[in-house]
Formats: sequence, C-alpha cells, structure tokens
Amino acid sequence: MAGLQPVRGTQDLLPDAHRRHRAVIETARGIAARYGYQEIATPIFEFTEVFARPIGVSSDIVSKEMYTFKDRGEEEITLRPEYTAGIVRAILSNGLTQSLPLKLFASGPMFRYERPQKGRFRQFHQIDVELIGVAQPLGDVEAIALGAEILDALGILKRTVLELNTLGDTASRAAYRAALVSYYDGHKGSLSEDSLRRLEVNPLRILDSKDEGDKRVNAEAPAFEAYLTQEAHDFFAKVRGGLDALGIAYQLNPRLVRGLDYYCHTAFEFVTTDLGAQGTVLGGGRYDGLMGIMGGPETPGIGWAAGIERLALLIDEPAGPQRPIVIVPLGEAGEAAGLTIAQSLRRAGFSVDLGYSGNLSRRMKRADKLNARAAIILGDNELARQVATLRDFDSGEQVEVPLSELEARLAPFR
RNA sequence: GCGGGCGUAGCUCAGUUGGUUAGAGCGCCAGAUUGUGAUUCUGGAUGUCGCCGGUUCAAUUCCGGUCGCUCGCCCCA
Repeated sequence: MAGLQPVRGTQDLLPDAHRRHRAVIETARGIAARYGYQEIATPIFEFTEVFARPIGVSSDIVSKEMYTFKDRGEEEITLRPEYTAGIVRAILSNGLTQSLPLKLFASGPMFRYERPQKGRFRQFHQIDVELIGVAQPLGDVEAIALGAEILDALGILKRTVLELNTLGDTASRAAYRAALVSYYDGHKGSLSEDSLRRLEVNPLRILDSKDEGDKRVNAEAPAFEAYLTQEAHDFFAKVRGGLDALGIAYQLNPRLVRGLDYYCHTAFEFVTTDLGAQGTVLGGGRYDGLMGIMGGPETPGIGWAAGIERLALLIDEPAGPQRPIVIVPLGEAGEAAGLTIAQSLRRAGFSVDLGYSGNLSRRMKRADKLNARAAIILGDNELARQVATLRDFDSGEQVEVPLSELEARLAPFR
C-alpha cells in the first residue's frame, strides 16, 4: 500500500480519456446492433471454477494471471480475465440454449495479474461479441466483418492487418499436434528453454516463438495444411471466400494459434505495429467445444474481444462536450434570475452552466475556459427592463434580448 | 515470474562533475480592467528532487533496497 497511488496496473479514466473510451464503446455498440447483436452484462467476478475449468489449471493464465481470492464465505472467487467463459456460464444458467442462435454484445472491465506494459494493464476494458449456435462458416465471416466495420468506423482499420488461420477440427488438430511433437522431439537440442516447456504444455506455441534457434527449427516443421481433414479444409475455404466476397483483406498466418482444445477452425487477429509488443487490437475465433466442457449441450460458438485501451490509443480525438451557454449573473437579483433561467433552458435542451462566484470579469474568464458558445449576462440594468445581455463568444457580438425571447434567440446555439 | 531504461512543480522537461537560496516553458492565481472572455502587459505561488536506508562534514546528485512507470521476455485462455 503506497499512500495515494492506485494499485499497480490500474488507472483513473479522467474525462478526456473516458471520452475516448466512450467513443469506442458507443461506436461498437451501434454497429453491433445493426448486425442484430443485443447487449448483455455479466458479473465482473465468478466462481474460480468458471474460468479455471475451460482454461485448464496447468496454464499460465490460471497459475499466475488470474486475480483470485477467497471471499468472506470462503468461496474461491476470480475477477474475470475474459468475457467468453462468463457469458457461456450465463447462457447455461439462464437456459438460453433454447433460444439459439444468440448474438450478444458486451463491454466492461477485465482483470489480469500481469506485468503492465504499454497498452497492457491489470484492469483493462474490452468490447466483446459472441455468436452462439451457428456452426456454419457464414457465422465466422459475419463476426469478422462486424469487427472490421467497427475498426473502420473508428478510423483504424487501415492501421491494422487482419491475420487469419485455421486450427482445423478435432481430428485435424490431433493429427497435426502429434506430427509436431514427433518433429520437435527430434530437435530438442536446438530448442530454447521456453520452447522445451511449450513442447510439454502447448506445442503449437513453438511455431510462434521469437527465439532465433526456434525459428530455424520451425522452418522445417510440418505444415498444418497437410493434416487438415477435407471437412476442415472446406470450412476454411468458405470463410475465406466470404471475406473475399465482402472485400475484407487478410493475411494467412499459419503461426496464429490458440492453445486450448475447445478452439477450432477460424482464428483471427487484427494487429497493428503502432502499439509496441501489444499489437493485437481485436482477436477471436471459433470455440465449438467450450459449451460442452462447461457442462452444457454441445453448441458451436464464435466470438471476439477487442481492447478498449488499445483502440482508444489509436483513434482520433473524439468531439468534445457540447459547448455550453453560460449564465453570468451580477448581484443577488441576477443570481436568483439566473438559477431559474438556467433550469428552464436546460429543460429546453440547451447545455447551460451557471458560474458560482466572482465578478463579471472573473465569470467571463471561466465561461471562456468552459469553451462557452455564448454568455447571458444578468445584472440589475437588464432585470429592470426584463432583458438579458447575450454575448456571442465566437463573433464577440453582444445584444440585448427580452427574457421572453431568450430561448428562441439561443436556438442556433443548441 | 524474468531482464533493460526511467522517476525533479499540475503537465513537458532542464540542472546539480556531492556544497548552503533547485530552474524554464505551459498551466494556475492576482492585478492592469470594482459591467465584459479569448489577445497583451505586470506580479505571485509552485516542490517530501518517488519512498526507506547506507556512505559522507555535507546526498536531489553516489550505493543498496523498495514502490511506480516504461520497453522487452513469458503468456494472452
């Protein structure tokens, strides 16, 4: 505990940063709605089991990256490190498997106990999309198209590359995995320490290693293509065909992998080179095996998540708040009149601020700092004649307006 | 969890080869203007030099630890 410091890896979202986050969320929400997605929210913490079971206790995520603790009732609780498991749990808890297909949108905070870096925090935020109950490649295409359209609307699609791969079906994966293990077993002497560990835990990950020695070994490694079943091959061809039809560009990346067995077929990431090592801004894939692992009926699913912080770093400055009309009262009578005038103007739809103290010069300065569109000056001079002085901050022009006409005269400033 | 860099005012940073009163710009406050903002001029305050300890006559400066940030590794389900 270090005084007034926030917990490591957490941050305050002050108004400017929060506006960026909101721009990301609202853009995504609006477009997802056009694709037929409905918004839901799930708890930010669950029983640890919800995340641990599908992920596997041996993985790094469970062993070192989850925020896990016991609550006062001695229950094992984990702050959600991702959306999918919690949403799937919610679907099963609420019997929504009777209402397939489901198209769900969500956004909110996630928690991972890891070392913070640029664009990587312990509490961060994601937008998330899940399409449950669609086994056809059309679902993959639509989910990716939705992601691409959101990135485009945010003005950052052109700063990213869509990387695409297939993980095949269960039979393809099993055959490929066996071939890889057999190949790497014959090259153990050339593998890095990390990759020797990966060989035990997650051999596909070796393909993505940044170690130079590993890269040389990988050059000769068997390719997944040869191990794809006809069915998996056709599925991937249809996904690519759909993307082509929509004019969505992509790069095949055979090293784009997922470790867990319930992932299958399509894996994709929109990546950028503008964020250092944290290049992925939106990533997802198909997880047909997840519902079964979590105890529900076997149900196909595909989804993606995007990091709001990372997107917020990339977008252009969003529009600021609506420029207010500022009431500048002079004296007690002016303040009394200003209070009621401000309220009626707000009810009429204007953004109105009411300075709280100071002389005229001081209040005018504050109004300017608020980026005011205009000021309404209410002094004894004005009130005696039932008028207000209206000053346009852009033109510098100033006119007297009868109080009864104020609302109409302000219409252009709404 | 592992390795590198950094930490001075609200912000961006300079500086002290260890020396007594630590600086700039921006921002902030006040005045010129007690009925007029943005411009201009004048003045003012910025501070635990991250924190704790060590060395020293003397530490913001050197050393160690710690916290935080940052870049990378691991990992990203």
